[in-house]
Amino acid sequence: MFSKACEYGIRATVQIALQSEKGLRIGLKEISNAIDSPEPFTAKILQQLAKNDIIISSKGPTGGYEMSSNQLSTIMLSDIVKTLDCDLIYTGCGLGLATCDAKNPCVLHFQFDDIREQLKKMLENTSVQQLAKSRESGDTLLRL
Amino acid sequence: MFSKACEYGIRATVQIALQSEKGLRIGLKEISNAIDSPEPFTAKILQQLAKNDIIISSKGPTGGYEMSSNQLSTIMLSDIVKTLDCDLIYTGCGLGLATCDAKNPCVLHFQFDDIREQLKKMLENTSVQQLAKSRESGDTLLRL
DNA sequence: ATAATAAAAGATAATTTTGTCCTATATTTA
DNA sequence: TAAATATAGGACAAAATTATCTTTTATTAT
Repeated sequence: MFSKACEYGIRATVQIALQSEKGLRIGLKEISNAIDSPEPFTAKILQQLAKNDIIISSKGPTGGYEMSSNQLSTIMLSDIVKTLDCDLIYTGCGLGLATCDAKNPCVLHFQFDDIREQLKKMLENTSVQQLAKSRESGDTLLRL
Repeated sequence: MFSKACEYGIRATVQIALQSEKGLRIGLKEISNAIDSPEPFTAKILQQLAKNDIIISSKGPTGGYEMSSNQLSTIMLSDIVKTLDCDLIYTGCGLGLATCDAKNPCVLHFQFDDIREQLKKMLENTSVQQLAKSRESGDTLLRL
């Protein structure tokens, strides 16, 4: 469904959010350790996320990644997915046709569009902060 | 969402269904011509579909691909997707974790599962024949 | 200022997916 | 039975994705 880049991107961001809520920065090594992802690949993804103002990066000693309180309260999964351009979920035709829309639909267009709308909604309504919170609290500890 | 193999697989099968309803076989060349797909790659996909009894292939002159009336009335998109193993839609965790289920869920498990169930249902309830029919008839000609 | 640290950036490598080519095999028709 | 035709199958190639490595740049603390 999502690309690896997207999966790591979401998981890394939630991990950063978790630390940011405690007022802490977190370094690359710690992140890829926490979410069990390849360190250099994760670095590339974090760079993209930082460029797109989803997270903040700081260089030097005590440097690392964090999210501002504004970012914590506004960043949705859809922002990450769009930034990392995962699988063209937001645009492409289900059957891979170059052009496909309601006026010129493929045989699967309407069925597919239905699913996509729901996926979109889910991503737009799910915040990183919410995921971070659900990780910490609750009956069962949700995994990352 | 789907892999290229899966996209071609679905489109090719609908094309075969269209011909089979007229009692005709259709050759590889005609198929990849009709759906604008790379011929040898399409051949590989059709082999897999034939092995899994989704379509019937015949060699020699007048050979080609067709669907039995039984196949026409029973094959669902889910059968094609499962056979071509497209993107592990039916199994994997949305965040890529090796194990993730209701008892040991990732932070996105329940939101993701919701979408996946709907996608599953859509694929299980959409028949190839139905897509073929929607291609032929209706106000707007649906594309393949 | 200098040394240490951590991210940025660019080059490179491995893997997977997608796509191609060639030979073999089966089937039909003459 | 022989020739023609069309799929099957295996080896091979290209492209995209995933992953790694090395050098550079910025920042902090001494």
